[in-house]
Amino acid sequence: MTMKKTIYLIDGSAYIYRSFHALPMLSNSKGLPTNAILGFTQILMRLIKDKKPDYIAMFFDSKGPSFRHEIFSDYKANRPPMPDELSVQIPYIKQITEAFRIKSFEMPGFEADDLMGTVAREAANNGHCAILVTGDKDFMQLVTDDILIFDPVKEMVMGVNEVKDKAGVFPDKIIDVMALTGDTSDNVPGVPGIGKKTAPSLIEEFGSLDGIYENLDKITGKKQKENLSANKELAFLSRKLVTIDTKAPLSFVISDCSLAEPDSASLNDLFSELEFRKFQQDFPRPSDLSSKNYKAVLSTDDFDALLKILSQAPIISVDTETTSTDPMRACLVGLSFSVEDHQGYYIPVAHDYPGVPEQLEMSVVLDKLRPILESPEVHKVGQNIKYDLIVLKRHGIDLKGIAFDTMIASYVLNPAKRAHGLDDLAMEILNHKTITYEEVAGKGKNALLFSQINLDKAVPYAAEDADITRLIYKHHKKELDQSPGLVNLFQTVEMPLSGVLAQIEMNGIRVNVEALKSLSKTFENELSLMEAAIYELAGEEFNIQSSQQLGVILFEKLNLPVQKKTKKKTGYSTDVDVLTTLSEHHELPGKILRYRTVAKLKSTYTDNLIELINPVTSRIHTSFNQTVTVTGRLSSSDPNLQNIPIRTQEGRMIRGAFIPDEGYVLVSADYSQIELRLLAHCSDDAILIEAFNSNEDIHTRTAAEVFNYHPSLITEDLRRQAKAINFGIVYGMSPFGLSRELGISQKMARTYITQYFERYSGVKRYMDQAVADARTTGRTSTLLGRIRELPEIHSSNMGVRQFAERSAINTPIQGTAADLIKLAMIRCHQAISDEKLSARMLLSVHDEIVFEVEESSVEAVSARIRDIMEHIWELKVPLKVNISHGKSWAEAH
DNA sequence: CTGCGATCTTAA
DNA sequence: TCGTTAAGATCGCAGC
Repeated sequence: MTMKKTIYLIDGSAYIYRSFHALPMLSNSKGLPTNAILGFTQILMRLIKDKKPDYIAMFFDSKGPSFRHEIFSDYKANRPPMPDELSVQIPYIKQITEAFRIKSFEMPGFEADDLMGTVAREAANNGHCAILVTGDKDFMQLVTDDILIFDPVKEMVMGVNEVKDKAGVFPDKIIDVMALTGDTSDNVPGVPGIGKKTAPSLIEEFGSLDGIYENLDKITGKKQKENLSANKELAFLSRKLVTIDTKAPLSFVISDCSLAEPDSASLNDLFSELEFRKFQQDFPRPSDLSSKNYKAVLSTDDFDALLKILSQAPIISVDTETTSTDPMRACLVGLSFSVEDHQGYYIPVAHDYPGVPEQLEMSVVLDKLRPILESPEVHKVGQNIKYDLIVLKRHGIDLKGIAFDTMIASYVLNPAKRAHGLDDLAMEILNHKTITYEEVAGKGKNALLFSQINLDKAVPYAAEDADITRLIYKHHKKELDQSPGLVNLFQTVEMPLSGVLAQIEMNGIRVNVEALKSLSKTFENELSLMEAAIYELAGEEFNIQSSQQLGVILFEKLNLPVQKKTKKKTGYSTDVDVLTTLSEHHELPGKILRYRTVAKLKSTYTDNLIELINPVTSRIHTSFNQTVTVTGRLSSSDPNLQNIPIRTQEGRMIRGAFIPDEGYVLVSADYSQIELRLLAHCSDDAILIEAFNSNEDIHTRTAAEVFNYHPSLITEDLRRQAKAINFGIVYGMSPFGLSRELGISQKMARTYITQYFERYSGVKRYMDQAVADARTTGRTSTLLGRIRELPEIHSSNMGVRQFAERSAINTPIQGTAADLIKLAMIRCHQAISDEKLSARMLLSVHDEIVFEVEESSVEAVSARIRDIMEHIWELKVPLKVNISHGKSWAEAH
């Protein structure tokens, strides 16, 4: 065993290109493309982690032409110039290399290959082992016992023997072989007609390129001989071009390349700017909160002192620690507060583990805090404060004076951001890595409840959350203040809505458990019956729920015609379109479809729903997420009550299980055609406006316009087609999409769309304008000033760009509808409370609000709701609201 | 055992 | 290449 030290030489430029083309177009929220940087960084970090090199060096191509261009002007002439999306990434890659403290080589007139070759030879001559990290086969010429190639993508090491296996010759003959074969990617010509099969055997036979030309007469193939003799100069030129220059004039001292500790702070900065969250966590900043001062409050004296501080502070940050992420089940364990930078208090009230210090009594703590927490004059800031609001309410505290929610602020500032969690915000804004919940509680099934966590860990964690929240608040406040439109949206819509949502979630909705259980049973019976029938038809047992296994049965065993592949080309598609078509050929696909429908209903809409019934309230308390969608809509989870079935008979039975409290009815109020009405308003289209103003059926009107018939002649089917067109328009649909939807030819679909825009010319104008505006501003916005950044609108990737263009059309419409329904929710909530209506708001489903109303006041409340909703904003067309009520959600809809 | 991407289905 | 916005169940693979 030799104890030679290894130096890894990385072909930086090659991996930059490779990552750029291999990875999809990624960018940070500022629109900076990041895919090449990401790929490069991944490869680099993995190499360091897996190989732990003694020495390491990075190599880049130099900008200008190399000496190869001087001897052959067409060298690499087939390479398009570097796209802008890539060139902007290069400086970051160099900065990252530098921050890793890796020596990099770059020299005018030389390519990375030559520099790598030079260093590799030099290192080998000095008794080291050099590993060329590259996927480029040109490097095979350099391989010796001391110079190896490592391809990190294939995880393969190449030595002398592997080169022989791969190329057919030993490394010393590689350049002669390449002289004959050429290299299409670098535009190195070679000899025509001689490829990678012939070249090695010729070189083997005659020893070298010179050998071949000294023995031309011995070549047997007539055509081969002709080609060789006619292209002698090309062959020798090609050899020069492919030969890696190992004598580049660089100074190399191996000790400069020792693997060093990375510059963690710089990497943190870079990864923060690039929004590489995962990497950023690997390189924490030396804490800038080093002077932090986090205190546990365990004595009455300390508590009284804190109360005084809290009551005098202009704004306080509040956070609760509990036993559950579900605020309707969580028990309070402690409260934390912060009133100044790098400082925080934690009041434990229910920690319970062996040896826990004596804590203040929860009821005493809450009673003494009550005047502060319930005072509208004491301003509070929190992160996702809806959660704390619900928890505190369930513990008898009516939190008031909520001034700022950092999670919502983050969302309003940039809804397209993936994560608005406190840990993410701390990293992004303060460059601070917070203590995570996982770090104190562990994860998985062994995770501790917060009450079981030792105060030594709980205090810094809890107090830090309050401290960080307040610091983030200061930052967000400043940022919001720079854009008046967003402040307004934040203050008049999103912050008030947060309280409304808290109320809705606490209200919950009653369900008929027995009905759900019996439905579940019915579904189960049908599934087991179908299972047998399906195995019979398939001729074998398999996992019906596995689309992969189903694909094999349908397309390999039964040989049914393949309709389409899955998106990632990993297999056969078996979605509803495919199976519907196939059901004409065979009985099995139809059965599968039915099986899927029933299985989905059972697992998602009966069993899961039953599990989520709160044992205390016997109701379902969904969670309305205010910071998820890019358009401004709400989303709902645990359970998602925004996608409860409605279209089919069985689906409606699920809705039938949502019922009102005794003495109440469910009232559903939904905006009729709100998106098309908003399209009419925004586009100022004469026909659309006139149609809505005269209360026409909009789909019939569109059918009349597009198919050029009198409205009285519009059949059900024509109306259905027009409906698809109307919806498609709002989504920026293409002829392809419409043709697929309606089962008509693309040509026909194109005609429909053309005709639509011909008639609704205002809509056409609006859409073009929407895209043009997005292009100039890089964003779209809604009626209430909500914004969505669209950096992809300038992408050079057509698919990506078109997606952004469709978003520019759809987001203002969908987002404005969301704005209006949010406003309506706030006003309805106010009315219920101010006018003491015997009604509760239960749900919001995009264009619908569901209430639970005392039977005797249904008419009055419905009229009030209608009035609020229909007059929520003055538009060029009336807003129409359909209201109905019943003894279940199915009846009310 | 856990996490995650892929596939499929539900809604507006 | 080909219609927007979501949540969730399940499978099957990768990694611990």
